[in-house]
Amino acid sequence: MSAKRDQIEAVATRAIKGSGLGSVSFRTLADEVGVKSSSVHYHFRTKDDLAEAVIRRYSTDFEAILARIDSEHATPIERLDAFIDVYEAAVQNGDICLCGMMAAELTSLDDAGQRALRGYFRLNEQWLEKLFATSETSLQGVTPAELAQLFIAGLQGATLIDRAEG
Amino acid sequence: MSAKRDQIEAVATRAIKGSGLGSVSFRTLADEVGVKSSSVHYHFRTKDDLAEAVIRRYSTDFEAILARIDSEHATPIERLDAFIDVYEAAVQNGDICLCGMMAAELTSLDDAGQRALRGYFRLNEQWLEKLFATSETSLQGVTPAELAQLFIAGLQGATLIDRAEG
DNA sequence: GTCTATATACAGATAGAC
DNA sequence: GTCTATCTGTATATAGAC
Repeated sequence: MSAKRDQIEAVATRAIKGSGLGSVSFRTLADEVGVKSSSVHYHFRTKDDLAEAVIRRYSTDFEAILARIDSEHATPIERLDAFIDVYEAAVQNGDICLCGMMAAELTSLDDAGQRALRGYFRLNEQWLEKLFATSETSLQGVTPAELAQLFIAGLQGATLIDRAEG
Repeated sequence: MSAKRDQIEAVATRAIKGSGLGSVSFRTLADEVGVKSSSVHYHFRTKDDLAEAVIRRYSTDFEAILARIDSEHATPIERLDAFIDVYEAAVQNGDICLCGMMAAELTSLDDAGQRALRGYFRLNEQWLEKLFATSETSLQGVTPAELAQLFIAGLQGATLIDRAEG
């Protein structure tokens, strides 16, 4: 993994968060990084490759954040608060979660990209499910898995709508 | 409002629900309707005009649906169930709510389009808020307005993620 | 209202020099 | 690894004939 490749991924991530994969081109990406579009193609053969790489990078980074939350906070309530803070920080920037954006653009991802995207959401749900399972607070008839899905859906939708409403 | 204009709006709505405004072009739209792209331009001068018209149409149709729910169902619980059914029907089709999709593509809308979009979400929230205000079931410390925002966010996020996860 | 034809811009992608 | 140059396709948009 070269430094330029990392830099391209970082710039692409930021751009996609703001306006989606569709409005990010190899040219605009290249301009921001300070190279030519053919050089971006050297690092990522196709746009599908770029999309997948960016999703995987985002997922890996997010996994590290969850691990940090686990190590820094002991109780489920504190961990949940820290989790929410991560999404709230995105809203503050006027950004959508990269994978929420990609979920809207699902049909423009190839199979590998869609698989990577599912991985991100499963990561979120499994972490939340474990958290809800160890928590004492339980709602009648709602499983931790269902609660986890409900929770991540609420956060994704909130970032989407908050930005639209200003 | 000519019949052709209506037809174009209908086809555009369906296409945008599936893959977003960005992947809908005057050409593909024209092909589906059976005319040439310049004829689509006759009815909608720019893509921004088309986007705004489609959002307004969707909002108006949704308003009619809410009125029907109010007339057909008496209790808040029944009305809420009917409301959820509308969103669930979209998921069943593999579609996202048109305005949820547009919210993701917010930065590619002009001012008029963004205003129209806010109108849709306000419509949803105000209807839900009124519903929660008349209901006896209340959660401690959560206002009807907050509950309404939470609810619509959950539904929008759920349609987004359900489609991504299959 | 719809057509053909066209202007202009930009997209993703590749070949080959350095 | 990055460049120039180019291919090919598609986008929005407009002019003017019918």
